[in-house]
Amino acid sequence: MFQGAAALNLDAKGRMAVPARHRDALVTAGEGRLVVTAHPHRCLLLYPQPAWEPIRAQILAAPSLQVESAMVRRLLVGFAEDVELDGAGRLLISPSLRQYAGLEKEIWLVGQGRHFEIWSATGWQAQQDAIFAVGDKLLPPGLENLAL
Amino acid sequence: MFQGAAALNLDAKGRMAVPARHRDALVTAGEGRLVVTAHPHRCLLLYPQPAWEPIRAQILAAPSLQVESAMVRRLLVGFAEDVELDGAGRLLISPSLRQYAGLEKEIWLVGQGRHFEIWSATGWQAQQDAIFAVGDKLLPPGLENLAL
DNA sequence: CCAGAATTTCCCACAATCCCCCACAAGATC
DNA sequence: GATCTTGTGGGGGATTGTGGGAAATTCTGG
Repeated sequence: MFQGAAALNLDAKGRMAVPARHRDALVTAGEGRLVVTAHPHRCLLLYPQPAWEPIRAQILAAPSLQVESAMVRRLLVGFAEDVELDGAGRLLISPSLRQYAGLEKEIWLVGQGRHFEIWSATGWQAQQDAIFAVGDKLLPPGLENLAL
Repeated sequence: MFQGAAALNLDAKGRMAVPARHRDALVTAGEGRLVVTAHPHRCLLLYPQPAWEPIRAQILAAPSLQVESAMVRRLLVGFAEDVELDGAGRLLISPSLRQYAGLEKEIWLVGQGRHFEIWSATGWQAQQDAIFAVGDKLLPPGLENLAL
């Protein structure tokens, strides 16, 4: 299970150094094969390849001509890229994906259970601000009974 | 059951010395494994790992594309970190979490039954002010018939 | 189709950071 | 007043993050 938020820096070549504590889990779960793609909320998704597979299948099974499912497919499948960690435990984020999520130097890697999300510093901050703005109306379907 | 509020100091490295009277209970309940994460009210949560598990499971089961449940997940799962007490009974609060809750040197550890809350001194003070402000209108859902 | 050049990919080395452990000081207890 | 427990700080080794350089590959132009 991936969890925890880490502030990272993209280097001049657009490489992201995965924190050492996540490397083992990530490489083990995906036999070294990872997938990066775009998320509708304007961040990126990072999956171990086996975890991505069924999600892609589910998206491809949705009706082609339905406008919204086509949107999801164009994003999630259209932007997906296979990547691997280099010898120093970094992964290269392609220019298209960097541009999509607005990634500059400072980024955030956020554990989300079976996958990670990658945010620009500004996007991640905006996300937190949004949470405070929503306040106590924050009880979506499925979590009405959440007891912390 | 954890209860009681204690004022503590973070040292220069961001470590929090857990009061000795809570250590045994905390270590026993979690077999030494603890989880710290972010709370929407801008404080931190400290759970023994087994108590955290079902909460995480419930959050991860909520739909990903639904904006509010995605926010909840980004906060609670995204910030969650496994921690352990060091040899001196302290636990290290990561920079991300310290920044989120605005923790400076002076902090408060507040028992909340199955878990603790960790507040910045200013946040804890603001919380009390808010309670006084609500004053005699304090009749939350589910507690209308509370008999003290 | 070949040659040159730019880009990409891989790898190595250094520097900074983190983490663990030990030692001391302050307070509580008997 | 002495001893034990609790809280605090610091030092040093191991690990991690970052940058740069060289080789290989791809693309373009001749």
